[in-house]
Amino acid sequence: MRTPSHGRPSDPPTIGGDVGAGTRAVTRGSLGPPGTSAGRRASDEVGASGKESPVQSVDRAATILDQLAEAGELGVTELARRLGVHKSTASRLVAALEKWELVEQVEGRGKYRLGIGLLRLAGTAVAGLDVVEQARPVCRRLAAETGLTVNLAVLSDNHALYLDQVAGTSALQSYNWVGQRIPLHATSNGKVLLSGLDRHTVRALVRTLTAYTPKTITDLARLEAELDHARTDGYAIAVDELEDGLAAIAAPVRNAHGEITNSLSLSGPTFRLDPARLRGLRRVLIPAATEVSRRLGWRGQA
Amino acid sequence: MRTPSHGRPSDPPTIGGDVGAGTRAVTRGSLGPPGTSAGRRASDEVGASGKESPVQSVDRAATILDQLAEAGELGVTELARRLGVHKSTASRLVAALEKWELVEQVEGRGKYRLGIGLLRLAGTAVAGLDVVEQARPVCRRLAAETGLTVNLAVLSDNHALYLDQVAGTSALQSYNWVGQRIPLHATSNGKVLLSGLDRHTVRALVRTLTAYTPKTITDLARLEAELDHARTDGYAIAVDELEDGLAAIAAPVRNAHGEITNSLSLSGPTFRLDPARLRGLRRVLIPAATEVSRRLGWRGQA
DNA sequence: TATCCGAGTTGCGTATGCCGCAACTCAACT
DNA sequence: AGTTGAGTTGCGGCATACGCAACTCGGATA
Repeated sequence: MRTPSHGRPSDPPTIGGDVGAGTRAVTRGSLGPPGTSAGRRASDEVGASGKESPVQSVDRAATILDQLAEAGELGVTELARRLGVHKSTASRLVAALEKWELVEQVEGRGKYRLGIGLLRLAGTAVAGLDVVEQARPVCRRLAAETGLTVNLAVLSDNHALYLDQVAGTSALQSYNWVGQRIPLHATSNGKVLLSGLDRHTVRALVRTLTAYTPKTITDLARLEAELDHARTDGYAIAVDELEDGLAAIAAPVRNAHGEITNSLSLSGPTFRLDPARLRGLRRVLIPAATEVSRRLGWRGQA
Repeated sequence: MRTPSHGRPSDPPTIGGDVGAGTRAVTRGSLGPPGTSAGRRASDEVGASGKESPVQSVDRAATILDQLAEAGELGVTELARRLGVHKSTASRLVAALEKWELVEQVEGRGKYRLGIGLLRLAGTAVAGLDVVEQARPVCRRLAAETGLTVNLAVLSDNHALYLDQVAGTSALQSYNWVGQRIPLHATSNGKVLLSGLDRHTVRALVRTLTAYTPKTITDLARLEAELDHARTDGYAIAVDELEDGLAAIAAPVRNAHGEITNSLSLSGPTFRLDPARLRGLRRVLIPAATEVSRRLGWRGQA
């Protein structure tokens, strides 16, 4: 161990009570090592969950990115406190990240935020994903046929993460949701993604059912009922549940092992998508989602 | 110094002949520390480009991301070769990145590619950028008024990087360009961004004028003439220059110091945007871009 | 204007965390 | 079966990243 602080232990209280400043660790943020997504123990080192990191500094750097993503902007001192390291260490880590434009200073001398280097990388990352590549032609066709907006989502952490979007002709104005993280219980995509999980996992993922509109599902039993429907029918619907005036229908995309890995959705303004039409869209949507699954190696039965 | 290797030179073959394995350093990829973007002299120092990295491992990790962005997929051994480090080192770095889903294995045991953790971060990054936030309402209005697709771009490295996009009603089908990097000389956005730079810098940025269509500008003199027009007229146009059938007009966005930091564009299918109409769009586009500049603190004269 | 305070950066010495080595595992070919 | 080639892991030494403290810088207070 180097200093009594931040010795990366596993269980005991292990506060980073070290140097002069009272350094306190913070609970896992949004990104976080995979494995434990739900119930985390309280008051743990920020980078401690899961397996040991093979390279400490990289782990700390990633933690910085994670914390910045969660908080928006943070100063060096605050970052140091959250990591449980000395100011100077945080400063050097941030400087290393800044050199690659992964973070940037907000104003001459001050706080830091995530930088556009991440955008460059993300652009390549999304292009390299099999799903996106395989789904794109299908999405384009869907958008052309229906005139609606097509979205491709994946389960990430405990949110739906939009991977790709194709805007159709009748979109009033749609901006980009790609990279955005959306609550699971209030969207058609979210319901479909949840429908691939067992009841226990679902409960772990949706701890709180936040109401975004009067029509948002806030009752766990009702949500589970909808998930059951989604499992048997092969699609899910959400109308005015995340945002008033927004309606959508989604269907699952499966990988070669038959697991629901992604979700494909059609969305548009509620006034143009009455219940009958929305439900009718399953006839084009489900085959499209199935085709994507096929391209990914799925050989099962829809 | 640790090993004599990985001297990150810029251009010549510059072998990092070091340890046992024939490790070779690689020329800078796409991301790269800011500062020197074009070809600098081949100084032999380790931290050659710009300043030394304050944290070696973080620097190496970032290099890995950069190399993966450039190559798509790479194995551990190949990464090690490019970094000029031992296999095991590369393996551990990659493992650290994988823990945060910044990279992921393509198939059980094999090559690595960029991961979706980057998407999560990028989503937050773009949301936190002042420009995007300030430009969004303006973009929405533009899209609603014109029915065309609106894009917001920034100069990054030696490409145009799309930061945000709003699709209008008449978009046939538009998919997401956000995060994509587009050549500067073949797009209206690129021309506008270049118009903010002096002739010397422009020449350094566009080394080669690749032809994407028969109408792509491949003559430096002609490009510079267009840039001059853009400087005096306050907008730039590109028709069928990047992709056949794609037309666009762009106008500059300035920061508080009056520097051209971003570019706002309207684009649509060529058959719907005859030269007269395209040019006429400047009457709505330029005021919109100016409004964004104002929001960013610009007090100058359009 | 002078003084303090809080925040970020930098030189330095140290021990710790990382790196290279080599042995290991595992597939894919021959 | 043997061979090659690629990725992972235990180990020991030493370079590296850390903590410390002194420094700079700007803003607030008196």
